[in-house]
Amino acid sequence: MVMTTVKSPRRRAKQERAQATVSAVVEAAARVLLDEGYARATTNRIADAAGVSVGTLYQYFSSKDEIFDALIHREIAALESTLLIATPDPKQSLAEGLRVLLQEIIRARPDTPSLYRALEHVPNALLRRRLGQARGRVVTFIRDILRTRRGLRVRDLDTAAFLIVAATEGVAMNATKEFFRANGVDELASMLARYLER
Amino acid sequence: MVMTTVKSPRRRAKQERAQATVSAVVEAAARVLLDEGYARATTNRIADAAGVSVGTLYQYFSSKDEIFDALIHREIAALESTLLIATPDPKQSLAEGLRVLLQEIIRARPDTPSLYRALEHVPNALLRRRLGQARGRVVTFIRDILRTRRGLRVRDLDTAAFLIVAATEGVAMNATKEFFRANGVDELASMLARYLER
DNA sequence: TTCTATTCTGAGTAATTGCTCAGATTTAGC
DNA sequence: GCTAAATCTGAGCAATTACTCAGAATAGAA
Repeated sequence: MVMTTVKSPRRRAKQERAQATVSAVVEAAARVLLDEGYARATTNRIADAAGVSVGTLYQYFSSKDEIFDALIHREIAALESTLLIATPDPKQSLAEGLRVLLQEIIRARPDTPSLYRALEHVPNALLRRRLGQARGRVVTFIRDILRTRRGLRVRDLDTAAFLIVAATEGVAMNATKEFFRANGVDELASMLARYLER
Repeated sequence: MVMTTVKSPRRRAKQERAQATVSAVVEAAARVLLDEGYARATTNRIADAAGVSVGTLYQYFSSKDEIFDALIHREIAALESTLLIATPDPKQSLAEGLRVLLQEIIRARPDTPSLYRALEHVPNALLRRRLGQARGRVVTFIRDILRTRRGLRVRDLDTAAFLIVAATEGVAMNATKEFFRANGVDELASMLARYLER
């Protein structure tokens, strides 16, 4: 149940058909996880949702954990890519920059908050550590942005970056879609900016 | 696996010995959950940690879910009790009031953040909903505190209360013990106060 | 002590689920 | 068409785990 390593002695997809299968499985894992929760996300259920047999699934993933490892990898990559694209311009205000950054994360992939929330339910501690490591990288990323700013109120940028990332995560994970549709993101961005600035 | 109701057609503990058993099981569930994670928290393991047999465990809890239901109940009661005891005095500043409130939650039960974090991993959605409902009550509690304050900057007190509760949760869940030992709580309280006031 | 109610025991059972494997089907190249 | 490699199938196995039950141990009353 709890494994120590995630190894991959499996067939590499060579044809397009196989590539499509791999993607379908990861996407099915995401859908089942979101719609029915981890408890219902059995390998048979995922294979079913992907439109393939369990046997096929196990030709590309050596274990159930590895499927979720791939999904986690996909989501982290997507988030970090959005961060890079929407990095705040030093010319605009921090409040505006953070607002746009947050809005862009939601706009690009609206399921991001729910997916990360659901991924926290994956029992394998090693996989969850990956999420923690990703959070660490986001904190560093934010800290480096803060470093480019003059006249910030906060002194300890590491603590400040951690605070705003963790706070944002808490809000994102517990907010409703309605909160995002309303001016929730603006309110959050203003809270963060007021903490950092002046 | 996924149940729709949590019923309790079980023996009621009448003797002291039995009461002690019930407490021991709930406490063991908390310990195993914290130390080894939900994946390892099997009924046999919990019974073992409680120093009783599985049979005994099932005389007081009709299902595994019910054990965690009891634990969730216990933790929510403890948190809400602390909230009532440490309600900020309108005479002191919001920043100071929030700081003391947060400090008190940690001081009274240092494992509160880790336990709530671990409880999020309980697969039963109904049980997790209880945590969500508790969060809702905390938001209401905070909103009512804000209502007693004059001259706040924020207008929508419901949104403001949700924001600071969710943000606090995010920070608490991701913070290390070291963060709490340092001035992390003070920093968080100041962030919340700066958002609310002026 | 004797009787009864309460509490405790733990090997065993039924159900679930991650995963395999022997073989069927499809594709690529000729 | 023919062959070999690649891909897919799904019934079934092995392991795990929530939960039961027949009876043993203990506490309280007489």
